[in-house]
Amino acid sequence: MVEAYAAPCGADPVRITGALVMMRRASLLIRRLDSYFAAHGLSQLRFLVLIVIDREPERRSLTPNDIAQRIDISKPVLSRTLQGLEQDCLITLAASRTDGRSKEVFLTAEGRQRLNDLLPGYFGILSEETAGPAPD
Amino acid sequence: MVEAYAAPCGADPVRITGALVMMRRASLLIRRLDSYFAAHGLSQLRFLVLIVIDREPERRSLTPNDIAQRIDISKPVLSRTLQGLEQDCLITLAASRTDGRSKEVFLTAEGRQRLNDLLPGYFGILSEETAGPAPD
DNA sequence: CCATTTAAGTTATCACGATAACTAAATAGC
DNA sequence: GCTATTTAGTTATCGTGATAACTTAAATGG
Repeated sequence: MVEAYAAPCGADPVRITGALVMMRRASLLIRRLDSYFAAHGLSQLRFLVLIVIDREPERRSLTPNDIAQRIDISKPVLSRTLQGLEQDCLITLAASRTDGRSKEVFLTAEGRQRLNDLLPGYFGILSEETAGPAPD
Repeated sequence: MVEAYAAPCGADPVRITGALVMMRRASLLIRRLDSYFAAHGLSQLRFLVLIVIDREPERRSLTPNDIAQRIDISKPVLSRTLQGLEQDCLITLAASRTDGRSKEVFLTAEGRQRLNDLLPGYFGILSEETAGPAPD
């Protein structure tokens, strides 16, 4: 089907198909991850926030701005997500002592626990994905 | 960074990284496509709806149910999308003559035009993606 | 040192995905 | 042939992404 469309546009059907297949695989993988996280009271985004704080080598906290840059997400979305995580007691927010505009985000013990609980399943899903045959 | 997390979980870091890279590439590609379509008054979803009707070999119309199955999307999302496309005069909706519950969705001349206008750029973006080096 | 500009976060609003609950029509089964 | 169930589509609600506009604090610069 791609050929009939791509050829008149001067595009390479092989490349097009490759890109489409990749998007399809990624989309299916994302669905699986979403449903995995949803079953455990998180989401991909919330999970990423936790992991990014946890893996920080030198510090035990990050600013919202740091987090947004590391996971490449807009600040408003992060702001909303942090509010949810705080309500669920997975993080704590404190005012920055060096910058009156900023905050510091810490993992709670429960947050770290939840993260560690979900990591094996997360990696399992990622491994299966790359293991399986490429779907059409 | 993956190693430190994956090893204790008994996961293969290479596979994990492969899956993460694929998701990253797909995510960037989707962003480019979104911004391309947004600049032309469409969206990926709206574009897919148009293409699926246009490429139908035997018929000039499809039912919403057909469309939802072909592009693997939920019916409510499609319903909302079709309303928008109809408002923008890119499709027309008619009651089905064989099934009182169903509808037929037709492309308008403007819809077909818009589709053909956007196809080259769409394929161009997909080609570039597969052409470029794999980003980290 | 005060005014302007830049930066961090939040709120408001919108697009797009999902599921649940609903209406109405078609089909099954007795 | 009338009830049951199934199916098509819509509405309502929610989660998650974006941008624009706003508030407040920091940095710049005359």
